[in-house]
Amino acid sequence: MAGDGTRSFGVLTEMSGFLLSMAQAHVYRMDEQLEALEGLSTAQLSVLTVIHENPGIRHGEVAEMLVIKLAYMTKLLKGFESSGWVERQSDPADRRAIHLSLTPEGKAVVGRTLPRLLAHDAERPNGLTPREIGQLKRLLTKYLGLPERDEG
Amino acid sequence: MAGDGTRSFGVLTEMSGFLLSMAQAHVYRMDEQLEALEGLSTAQLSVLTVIHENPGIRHGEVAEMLVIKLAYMTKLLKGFESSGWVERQSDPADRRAIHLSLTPEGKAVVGRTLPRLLAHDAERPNGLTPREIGQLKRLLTKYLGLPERDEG
DNA sequence: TATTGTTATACTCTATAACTATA
DNA sequence: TATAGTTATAGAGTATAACAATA
Repeated sequence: MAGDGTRSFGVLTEMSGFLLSMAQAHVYRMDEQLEALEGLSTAQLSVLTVIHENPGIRHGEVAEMLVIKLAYMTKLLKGFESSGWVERQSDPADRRAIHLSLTPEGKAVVGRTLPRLLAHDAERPNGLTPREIGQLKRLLTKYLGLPERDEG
Repeated sequence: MAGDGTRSFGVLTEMSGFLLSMAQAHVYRMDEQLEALEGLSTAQLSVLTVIHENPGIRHGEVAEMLVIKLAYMTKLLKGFESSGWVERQSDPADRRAIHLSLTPEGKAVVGRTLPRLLAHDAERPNGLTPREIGQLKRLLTKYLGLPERDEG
């Protein structure tokens, strides 16, 4: 922060939105150096993971789950297809829809990189104790309306 | 989410980084409709607030505090200058440095819009109780290594 | 008419690097 | 040599809208 050490955020730090944005920036900054993902970004790996977890999921469903714009999903999926990681299958009952699944190569990529990201996430430096990290994850899960996972 | 209602994020939800990213996306989505900021984005208002709170702060210090790239800060500040909200003053002791402060108009804009953003932030829908929001803010503050504010 | 997905454009912000002017 | 800030370019991702195919 430099200067005289008295720099202040004022009331910004009273807003959950500001704090979440700053925390995300912190995560982004830590993750950008991560070379264990074979060139994948965390966002890309999230998409592959969701397809892996939900074989046959539709294009638009993935976009909605991950809050990614449909128009941008199209671009991402094109890349995954040309990498040979994702297959599309059009629905015979509704031929507008496209169902997605991972190829064996796609599954292998997720199998290699996702555990590395998990480990990295658990070790990413922050000011919290392991117990507090657990609290934070529980609160964020509820914040987002996601189903709770019963931790060990 | 549509489909059969059994869509899963798999282990993604075990990662604080993923949850923070999703929460930030949620905030962004809620805030983009906010018309009370007179055309300002929340990021822009954050910059103005930090200058307001720390008159004379240097260009690069603002960028570091808010985790904004220096190159992009230059562009933002140009816009603020041409809006007549921010003034630059070069440091006579170190003529590379630029000190920033708000004009009366800049202060007026912050005075009008910041309270509206505060109110909006407190009302942004989420799955937490007010007490849990307080916990979340406290954990994020500590996560980021920011000084604690003693809440009422 | 509404919905699924595609394409294209403008815009925001990061990553990077070359550059000026100081120190 | 290093630091503060500027400028430029490439890329990720959003906002928006027009479009094709299908329902």
